[in-house]
Amino acid sequence: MNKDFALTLKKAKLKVTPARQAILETFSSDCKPINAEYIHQKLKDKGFNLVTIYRTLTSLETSGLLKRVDLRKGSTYYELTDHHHHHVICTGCGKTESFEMCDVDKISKGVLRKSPLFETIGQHSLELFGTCKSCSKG
Amino acid sequence: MNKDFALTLKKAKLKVTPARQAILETFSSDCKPINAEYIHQKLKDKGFNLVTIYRTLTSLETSGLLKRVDLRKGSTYYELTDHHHHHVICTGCGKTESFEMCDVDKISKGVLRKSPLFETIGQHSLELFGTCKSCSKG
DNA sequence: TTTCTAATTGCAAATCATTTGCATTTAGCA
DNA sequence: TGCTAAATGCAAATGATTTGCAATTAGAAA
Repeated sequence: MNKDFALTLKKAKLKVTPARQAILETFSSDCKPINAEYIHQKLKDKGFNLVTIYRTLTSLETSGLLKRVDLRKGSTYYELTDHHHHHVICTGCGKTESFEMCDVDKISKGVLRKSPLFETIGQHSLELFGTCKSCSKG
Repeated sequence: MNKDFALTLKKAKLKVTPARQAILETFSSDCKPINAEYIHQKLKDKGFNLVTIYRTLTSLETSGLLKRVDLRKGSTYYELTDHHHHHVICTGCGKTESFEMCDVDKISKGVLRKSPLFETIGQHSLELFGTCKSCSKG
């Protein structure tokens, strides 16, 4: 890994700052959806303010580097946009698993063709909610 | 319409109360995702406490009559479970449109077959995010 | 029908995630 | 190197949702 996060930020026309680099690095090493609080904990030795984390997440999302993931867990989770995959979430314990299979682009195109109101579709959410094996037993 | 909401509640093994009936009726007449505040406003002449609305939404969701819809609007929206459709949401103005087309059950089955951790999948979210025609111009 | 109990509701207050205002610092261009 | 808009920290505000507790009520039992 050890990607050049500064370059990534420059390409996205964002200023290269310590917080942004550290946060991108966190996303890159943690291959799963994470939230502001998690990042704050993980980077606590660097001492970034939680507010900074929130603002950074917003700017990284706005510039397209991150996307939101709705896990129905009370806070907003994000993932790197270039990791295109989806999740199965256990409604009992919150455990998640990811999968790649996704026909949504096809669906998007069909919807857009028929839509009277929409011009473009840029993102989608697709998450499955169920019960994991250990919660099924309990 | 004029469905028998009392019967619906009984089938779901929930007590038949004025709040639950009124809320189910609201969902039935408003064919779109709605949130607690909206319901509170719409039923303000009946004087239900907002807390009651929240608790009712939770019990109706738990019993399977309602499902959540993630519109990325800051509060939680719900819809009747038996209205199976999905949404396109404008990230500019929040306008939504719905569509029926959905291959997700097929995807769910495939995912479940390969999943080492999951036993069942009961729900899914699928929403498209884009820009509507009027926001594209502005 | 009356009684009883657990579930439901209202009210006030608490909590949790997220946002905002403002002063200070800093990245990156001139 | 200096300048300016953008980024950051801190404190406080906001907004959605939850919790504790006492009063009420639905529905089963007597």
